[in-house]
Amino acid sequence: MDKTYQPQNIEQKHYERWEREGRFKPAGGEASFCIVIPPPNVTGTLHMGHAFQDTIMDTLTRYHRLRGDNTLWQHGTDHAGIATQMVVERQLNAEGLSKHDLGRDAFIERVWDWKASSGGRINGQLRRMGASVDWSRERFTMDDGLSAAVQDVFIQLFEEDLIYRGKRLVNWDPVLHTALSDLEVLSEDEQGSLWHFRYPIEGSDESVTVATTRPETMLGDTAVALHPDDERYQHLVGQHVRLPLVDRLIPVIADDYVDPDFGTGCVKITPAHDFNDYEMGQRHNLPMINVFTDDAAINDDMPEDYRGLDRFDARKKLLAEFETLGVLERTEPHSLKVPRGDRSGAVVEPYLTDQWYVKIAPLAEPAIAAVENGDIKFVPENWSKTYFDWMHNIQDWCISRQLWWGHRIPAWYDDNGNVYVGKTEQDVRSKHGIADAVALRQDDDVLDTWFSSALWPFSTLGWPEKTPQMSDFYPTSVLVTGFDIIFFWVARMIMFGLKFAGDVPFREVYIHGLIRDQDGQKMSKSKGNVLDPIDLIDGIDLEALVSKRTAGLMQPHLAPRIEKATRRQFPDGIPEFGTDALRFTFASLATTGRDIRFDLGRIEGYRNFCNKLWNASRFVLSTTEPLLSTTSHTIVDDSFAGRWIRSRFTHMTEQVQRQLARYRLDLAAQAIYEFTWHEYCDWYLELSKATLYDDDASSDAKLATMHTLAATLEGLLRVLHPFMPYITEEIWQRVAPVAGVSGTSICDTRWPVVATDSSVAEADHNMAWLQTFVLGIRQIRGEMDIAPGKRLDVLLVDATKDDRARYADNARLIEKLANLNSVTFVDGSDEEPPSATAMHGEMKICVPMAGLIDIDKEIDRLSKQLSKSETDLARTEGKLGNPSFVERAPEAVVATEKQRAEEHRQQIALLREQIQSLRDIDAA
RNA sequence: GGGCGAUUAGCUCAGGGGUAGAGCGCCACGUUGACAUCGUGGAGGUCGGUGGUUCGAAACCACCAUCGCCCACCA
Repeated sequence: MDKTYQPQNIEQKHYERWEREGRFKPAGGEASFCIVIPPPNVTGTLHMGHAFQDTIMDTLTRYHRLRGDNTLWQHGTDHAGIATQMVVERQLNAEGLSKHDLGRDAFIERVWDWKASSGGRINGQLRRMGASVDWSRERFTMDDGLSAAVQDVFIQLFEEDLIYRGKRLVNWDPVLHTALSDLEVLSEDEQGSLWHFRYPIEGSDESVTVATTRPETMLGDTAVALHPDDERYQHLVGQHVRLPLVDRLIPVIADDYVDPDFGTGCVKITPAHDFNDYEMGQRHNLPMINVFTDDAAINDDMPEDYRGLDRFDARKKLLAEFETLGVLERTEPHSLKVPRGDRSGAVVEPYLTDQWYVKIAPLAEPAIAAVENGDIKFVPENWSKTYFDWMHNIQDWCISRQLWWGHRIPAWYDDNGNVYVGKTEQDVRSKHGIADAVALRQDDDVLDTWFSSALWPFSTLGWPEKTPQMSDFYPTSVLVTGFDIIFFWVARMIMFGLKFAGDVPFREVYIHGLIRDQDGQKMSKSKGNVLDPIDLIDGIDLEALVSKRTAGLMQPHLAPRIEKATRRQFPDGIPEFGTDALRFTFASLATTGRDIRFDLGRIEGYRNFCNKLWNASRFVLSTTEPLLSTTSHTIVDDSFAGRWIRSRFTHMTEQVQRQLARYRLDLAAQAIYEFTWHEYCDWYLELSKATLYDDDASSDAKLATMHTLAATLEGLLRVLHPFMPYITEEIWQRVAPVAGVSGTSICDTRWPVVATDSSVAEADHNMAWLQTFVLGIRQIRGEMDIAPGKRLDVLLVDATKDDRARYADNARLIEKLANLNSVTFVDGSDEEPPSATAMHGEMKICVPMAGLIDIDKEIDRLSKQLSKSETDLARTEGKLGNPSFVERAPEAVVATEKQRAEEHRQQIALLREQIQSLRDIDAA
C-alpha cells in the first residue's frame, strides 16, 4: 500500500467493477427498500446540491443493501421542459436562428440531439460520486413508457372532470411566451412608484384620484372602486368616470376589497391585467379589456400611438402625456412586489389566455389526510406544517405550457372548437365517432414538467402495468429532497400517487438543507462562488478554476470581481480530496438546519481521516500477516483490550444504526469518526503494539491481538462502507483474508451483528483506569516539557490493592503507552523524592524531578488543579447543602453528587499535601 | 400580515433538565518501528437578552432582539 492515501488510484476501478458485476440491482431478501432519485435535468451537470443529496441517498441505499434488504435506487432523468428548451434556443440564437426558423418538429429533433450529446454527462458524474443506482432501470420522463403514463393520467383526470380547460387570467411570461404556474413566479421587493391619477367624474366638475403602480394598465380600466363604507366618496358610487386618453366611460363601484387607508382609497380596476381586479370584475360583471400582446407590448385595440410599444415604454409615454394633461396628480416612491418568471427573470404579466388546469381540491384532500394520519412522515417533522399550509390553500394547477419540448397535451379540436381527449388522433376519432373527413388539430401546448414528475415514483416502476417492481417497491421507502420543492414536487407526488397508484408514493420524506458557500451565500454562477463537486474530488488548479468561474457569464462585467475573489480564496487552487472525503463531508453536514455552509476546512479534515484509516490499515496489514498461515480463525481474544475495543465497536455500530434510522447522517458519521480515530487508532492500535512487540508475550496472545485488530478493522470497513464506498472496498480487499472473511467485494458482506459481550463493563473499567494512568503521565510530560522520547521512572504512592492488581495485569501496556522505564511501589510512610504528581484516585503517580522538573512550575500546575477541584467541590457541596435538592432530586443523582464530593475532597487533600511538601522542599 | 428556522469556543457546527462538546484554527513540545494528511499536552465559552417553570435551565415555556427563509391580493 502507498504510504499516503491516493484517492485517484482506487476510485474508478471499483465503481467500474461494481457496475460490471451488477451489484446495484435489487438482490436482497424479504424486506425491500427503495428510493427514487429526484430526477436531475437530463442535460444538466452535477452541482453541490446533487452531490449532497446523492450522498445521502447512496449512503442509505448501501446501508440497506448491507442489511440484506431487497434494495433499489431507481434512477432517471427529467426532460426539464423550459430549462432544456431555453438552452437549445440559446444555441440556435448563437447561430442566428430562432426556433421558428426550424419549425416545431425540427426543433424537437434538435433537442433530442442535444440530449443525446450531453445527456450522459450527469450520469458520468453520478458514477464519480459512487452512486449505486440501478443503471439497468434508468428512465427518462419522455420515454415511451413514462409518456404513456402521463397520457393515461391526463385522460383519466379529464374524464373525471378533474382537468378542465378555460380562459382565465394566468401568469404570462412575455419573454418565454408561456403560461406559468403560481409556483414558478417569484415576487421580489423592488423600488417603484405610486402614481396618482385624477380621473374626471362625468357630468360634474369633480374628479376622483386613483393610485397605481402600473400606469400603462389604465388603458384597460373598466371601473374605479372604493370601499362601501368610505364616507368621502359615497356620493360617487354609481357615477361614471371618463377615462383620460381612451375616452371611455367606466363606472365607480363599491367593493370590500378596497382598503380605504391605502393610497387615495380609490382603485382603478383592470380585470384583464390584475388578479384582484379580475375577481372584482367577476363580482361586478365588468368587461375585461386586454391591453397587451403576447410580448407584453400594447395591442392593436389600444389608441393608435401606443400600439406596438413595449409596456415600459408605453408607461413612460403615458406618464408624460398625463403630466401634460394635468391628470398626473403626484408621484411617490413606493416599494412593491414585482412578479418575475423563475426561469426568464422577466416581469410576469397577468394575462387572459386559454389554459388547462387540474382541479386540485379533490386530490389535495386525501393527500392532506395521508400526512395527518401518519401514512407519510416528514423528517424533520416541522416540514409537515409547511406542507399543510400550502395544501390547505392550494389553487388549481395550470398545467399547460406554450412550449415545444415536453409531453404534448393529448387533446384535439375540431373547427367548431370542440375538444376531444384521447391517446391519439385515431383513438379520439374512434372514441367519438369523428369521420376522417372532419379536420382535427392537436393542442399545441405541452404539459408542465412537474406533471410528469408527479408520477415519478410509480411511472418509473412500470405503472400502469402491474409490474413486479410496483408490487415489490411501491410505496417507496423514503424520498430525499430539499425543502425548495415540497410544493412543486413532493405534494404533487403524494396527490397523484394516492390517486393513481392507490397508495402513498413514499413512507417518509427526508428534507435536507440547501448547500451554500462558506459565507452562507447561495451558490450561483453570477456570484462566481460555485464549487463543482468533481473539482473537489479531482482538484483543480487556480487558473482553471478562475477561467471556469468567469466563462459564459450572463453579466461579463462581473468577471474581474469573481476572479479576484477566487484568487483570494483559493490561492493554490483546490487540492484533490477524493470522493470518499467529499461524501463523508456531506454526511457530516447533513444536520437538521435549513442552510448548510460548505466549509473547505472540513473536507480537508475528512481527507485526513481517510489517510488515517489508510495508514491504520497499513499497520494492521503489516503486523497481522501471520494470521494468513493460521488454520483457525476462531481465535478468542479474551484480553481486556480486545474486549474493550469490541465493546466500543458494538457501541459505535449501534449508534450508526440508530442515527441512520432517523436520518442523522451527521451523528452517524461522527460516531464512526470518533471510534476510528480516538478509540481504534489512538488507543487500541497502541495497546496492540505492546503485545505484538513484546518478546515475552505468548504467540496465542499475539495471534489473538492480531485477530482483533483485523476483525475490528474489517467490521469498521463495513460500517463505513455506505459513507465511503471506495476506500473501504480498497482496504477490505486486503484485510478480509487476514480477518478470515471470504467474498469478492465488501458489497457482498452484511452489516455487523451487534452482540453484547457480558464482560464489557469490567473491560471498560479496566480501560478507564489505564487511561487515567497514562493520561496523568502524559499531562506531566506535556506541561512540564519533558520530551516524549524520555523514558521515565515512576513511583506509585499509596496504591490500593486494586491499583496494584490492575497495574500488574497491564504493566506492559502502561509502560509502552506512557513510555516508562521503571515503576516502583512506595508506601506512604516511605520518604518520597520531590516529584511531579498525577492523582489517580487514592494513588499518587509520581515522576521524580531529579533535574527534569522545576519545583515552582509543578507547584503552579498543582495549584491550578487544586483551585479547579475546590470550585467543583464548592458547587457540589452547595447542591448537597440545599435540603430541597436532597429531598426532591432522584436518589441516583444525589448519590452521584455525594460520590463526586467525596472524590473532590480526596483530590483536594492529596493536592494540598503534595503542594505543601514541594514548598517544604523549595524552602529547604 | 402570517408561518418557520437560526443565535453555543476565533471559524464551521453538534448536543441537550444533573459540572459545556467536536472538527478546523491557535500556543508549546515532538522525525517514539501506520500516519507530520501525524502524535502529545495546553489555551479558549457567564450556550443572544429578559422573565417564568423546576431542588436544578445552556436545554422546557413566554416575551424581546438580531439574522435568514417561506407563504400572502393592499392597488
